[in-house]
Amino acid sequence: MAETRILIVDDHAILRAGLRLLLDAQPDLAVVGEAGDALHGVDLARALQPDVVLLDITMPGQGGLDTLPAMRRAVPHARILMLTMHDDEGYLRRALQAGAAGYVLKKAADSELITAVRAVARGEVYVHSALTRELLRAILPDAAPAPATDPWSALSDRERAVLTRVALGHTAAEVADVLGLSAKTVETYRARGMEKLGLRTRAALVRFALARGLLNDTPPD
Amino acid sequence: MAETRILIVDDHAILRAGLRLLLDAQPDLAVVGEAGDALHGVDLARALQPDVVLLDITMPGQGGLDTLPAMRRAVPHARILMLTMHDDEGYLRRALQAGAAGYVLKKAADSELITAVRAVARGEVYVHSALTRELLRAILPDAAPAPATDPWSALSDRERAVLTRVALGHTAAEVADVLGLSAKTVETYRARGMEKLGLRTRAALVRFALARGLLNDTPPD
DNA sequence: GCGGGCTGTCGGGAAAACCCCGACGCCTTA
DNA sequence: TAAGGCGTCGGGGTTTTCCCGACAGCCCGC
Repeated sequence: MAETRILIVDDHAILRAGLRLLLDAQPDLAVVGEAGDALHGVDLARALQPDVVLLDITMPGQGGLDTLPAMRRAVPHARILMLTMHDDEGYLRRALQAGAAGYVLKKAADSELITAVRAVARGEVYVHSALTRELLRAILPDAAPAPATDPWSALSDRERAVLTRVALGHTAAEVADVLGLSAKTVETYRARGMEKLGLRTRAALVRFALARGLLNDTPPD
Repeated sequence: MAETRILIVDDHAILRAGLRLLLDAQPDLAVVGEAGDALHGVDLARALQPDVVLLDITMPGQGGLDTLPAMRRAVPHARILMLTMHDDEGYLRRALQAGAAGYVLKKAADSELITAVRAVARGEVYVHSALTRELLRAILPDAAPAPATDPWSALSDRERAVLTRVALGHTAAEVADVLGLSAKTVETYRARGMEKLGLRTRAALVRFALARGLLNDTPPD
C-alpha cells in the first residue's frame, strides 16, 4: 500500500515544522502540504487530495471547526483529524458531529499522534484516550436511551436565546429589548432554563456556556 | 566553540518533539532536556545547567512568566527565550522586565526560532520582528511617552482579580468571599476597573474578557 | 375529548445586587 | 510635602434578581 499522504493546517509554523519532521520520519507517512490558515488549507486540500488532514481547531480567522464542512466538500474521501489544545467534550462532540475522523490533543505524545494518523487512515475513528468515555456516550445514544443528550438541546428556543445572552452579561431588560419581550418574560425563560440545566448561580451559567463555546457565536434568536 | 545546550519547557509534547527535531538538526545546537511543566523545568534546569531555556508562557499550573524568576535563580548564566502564542506587548514587556533574553511567537517560522536561539546564545536580545517596535517603545520609555499600553495591564492587581471574576458571573459578595474582602471593597475595584477600561455594562466587560481569553485561566489573586 | 405537560407570555412583591458618592490610611513619586 | 495611586470600607437610592403565581395556546396520549 502506498504512503499515507497528509496535509497539515495549523497557524503555528513551528508546530507545523515539528509535525512534518515527525511524520516524515515514518516510512508509511508523507506530509504533502502545509497551510497556515483555513482558507489556504481548503484550497490546498482540493488541489492535493490528501488522505489525511491534520486540522487545528483554534486558528485566527476561521477556526478548524467551522472549516470542517468546507474541508469535507473539498476532499470527500479524506479523513480529517482534529488537532487541538482543548480537552473539552463540547469541542469533541461538535467535531465528531461535523464529520471529523479523530481528535488528538496537542499535549499528547508524538507517538500517539502517529498512532492516530494511522488509525484514521485505516478508516477508524481515533479519540484521545482521556476523552474516550465521552465519545462512547456521544456515539451510543442512537441505540441506548437517547434522552441522555446534551441538556442544552433540550431547552426551548427562547430559553437558549435568553440564556446565552444572560451568560454574556446582558441584563434581563436588555435581552427583553432585543428580543422584543417584557423583562418579566425574559426572567421566566432564564429561570426555567437554568432550572433545566441544574444551574443555580449566574457564575455556573457562565462556566456552562464557556465550556460549550456558546459565547463565541452570535446568540440565536 | 561547543554546542549550545538547550532545555525545552512546554506542556505540548508534540511541540516539544518538533522543536527537538528542528533544533537537533542544527550542528551547533543540542537539546539536552525537555520538561512538560514549570516545576520539572526548573528542576531540570538546575541539574542540566543549559545555555538556553525555551520557556512557554502559557502552561497549565504555573505559567512561564511566573516561572521566570525561579528559572533565573536555578541557572543564573542561562539565557531564557520565551516561546508564546501571544503577540501581546503586555506579555512581551513583562517577560523582558523579568529578565527574559528573547521572545518568539509560536506562529513564527522555524528559521526564525533558530535565529533567535543563536542570538540569545550570543548574548543578544531577540524579539520577534513584529514586536520590535513595541520593544523599542518599552526600552526607551524614559525618553518618549509610552501611554499606548494595554489598558488591562494598567489595572491594579486587585482590579484585575475582581474584574475577571465578575466577568465570570460571580457576584460581588462571592468575589469578596474568596478574596477575603468586604463586598463594598469589591464593588469599588469593579467600578474603578471598568472605569479605566471604559466599560459601562457587565456585558461589555464579558466581551472584553472573552476577547482577551481571560476566562480560560484561573483568575489571579 | 379532556386532562396534563410544555411553551410563550406577563405581573407583584420581597430580597439581593448594583451604582454613585464619600472617606481614610498607606505608599511612592514628583 | 503635596499629589496621586492603591487598598479598604460604608450609606443610601436605584436596579435587578428571585420566587411565586397566572393564563392562553399547543400537542399528546388515554
